Amino acid sequence: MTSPSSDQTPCQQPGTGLRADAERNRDRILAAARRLFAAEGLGVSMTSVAREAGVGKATLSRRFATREELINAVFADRMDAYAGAVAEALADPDPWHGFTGYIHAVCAMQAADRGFADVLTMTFPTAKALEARRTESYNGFLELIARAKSSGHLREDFVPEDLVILQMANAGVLAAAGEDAPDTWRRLVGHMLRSYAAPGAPLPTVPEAPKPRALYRAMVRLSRTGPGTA
Amino acid sequence: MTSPSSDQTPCQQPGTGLRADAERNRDRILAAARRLFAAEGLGVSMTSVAREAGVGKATLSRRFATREELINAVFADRMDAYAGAVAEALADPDPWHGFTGYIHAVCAMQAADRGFADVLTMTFPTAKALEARRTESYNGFLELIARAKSSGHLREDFVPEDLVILQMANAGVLAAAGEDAPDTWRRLVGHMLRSYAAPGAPLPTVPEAPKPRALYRAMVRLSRTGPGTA
DNA sequence: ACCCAAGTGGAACGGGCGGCCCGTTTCCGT
DNA sequence: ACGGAAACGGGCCGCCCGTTCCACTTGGGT
Repeated sequence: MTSPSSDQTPCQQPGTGLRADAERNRDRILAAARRLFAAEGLGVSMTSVAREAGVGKATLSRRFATREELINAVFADRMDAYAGAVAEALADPDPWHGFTGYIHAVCAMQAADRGFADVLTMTFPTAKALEARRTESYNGFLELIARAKSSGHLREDFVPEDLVILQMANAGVLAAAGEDAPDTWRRLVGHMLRSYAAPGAPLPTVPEAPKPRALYRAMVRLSRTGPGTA
Repeated sequence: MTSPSSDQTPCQQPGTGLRADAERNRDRILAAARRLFAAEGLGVSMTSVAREAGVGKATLSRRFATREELINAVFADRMDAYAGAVAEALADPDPWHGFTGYIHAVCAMQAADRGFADVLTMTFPTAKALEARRTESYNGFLELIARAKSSGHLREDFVPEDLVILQMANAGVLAAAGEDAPDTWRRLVGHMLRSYAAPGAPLPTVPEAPKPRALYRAMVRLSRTGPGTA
């Protein structure tokens, strides 16, 4: 503050203002959390995140006071991709193809990251960055709906809330099927798209359901680990 | 043992062999567990079940050594209703109406009891009573599918696993929407039935989605309580 | 080279949960 | 009425979680 020769903050890294080693630890925490959230959902213990990152619990608490802060930081970039997907869909010259592609892309993102699947079924009023992206996506999605309806391929009774419902349903399927039947979500989405489509709309065939054996294994695993866990 | 005048066990209650007061406590435990499971899912702590029942933790452990045993006992009668629903559907002279009615009934049972919603997405190999009912239902459901396909109203690409997937999806919607938007599941089921239906099959209109406000409240609540909890 | 503040990890604490033991109460056959 | 066995419930233990405190380390300006 007494060195006007350079008005930069002591640490040149833009935005953070952390010391170099602290910044490194922050990154390790984020990487660890990204891994654990993706694999096991948002319910993982803070302790395990710290252990995975190779830092003490205190360090984790100092950087991210609450679980919500950590979630906010971890999923910032994923929300970018989320918001980007709707822009890409709007660029599609075929409104119906753009619509179905968007739905599929969003659900695929959920499938690729269990934590993100949970994030999409929640809203964090205090997490400005996340929520801004969500609203951005929502507005784009409204436009996508309008165009798809104009093309005559999307049914008139489709409402924006249907996407939220699909995301909730998809989260349920992903949580239940887990690693044992990882493609189950495709069948759900295929069914839903078929229901969204107006008569005559072009539709890819609904993907096949997983083998009963795989589903059975998933159900047995669930009964061992309990509901709400990976 | 030295009184051959009556070869009954000391306790006349058929099947249990428990002392009268023990039997009473057992019933109180089952009632408490039924209440808690229904309201909050299968994840509730054993301690809270004991508290709700007004008995000590030890008593609960003595009657039901594991959570699975308790679940097995609590949902025995619900599984009766579950198996009964398919019989009722098979009795319907209109195969397609029986099919849609069955799907709807099963999902309604999930909606009425969060614990049961979880039970249907799991399988407990050691819980004979439950699993027997499940197989019973499954066989009836196969017949229901066959008839509905013959009637030409159910699409040929429907497979039995689709019901399992629907139950998983429905569990996800119920867990996410909770008390804030308790009818959300109806819209999901409406959509799925529309996708199952062959062209020309009679379908009730898909129920309306809940108001955005209600869904929003549900999503906020989720972010506070965390995923996998009521 | 020095030195202070920023940063760290471990330890201690409070809370909840499940499992187990053990002194006491209650039922039920005689 | 009585005595023994069955059943009870509270208390204790170990475990994991998240939070806070504190003595030590380390970075980076001067």
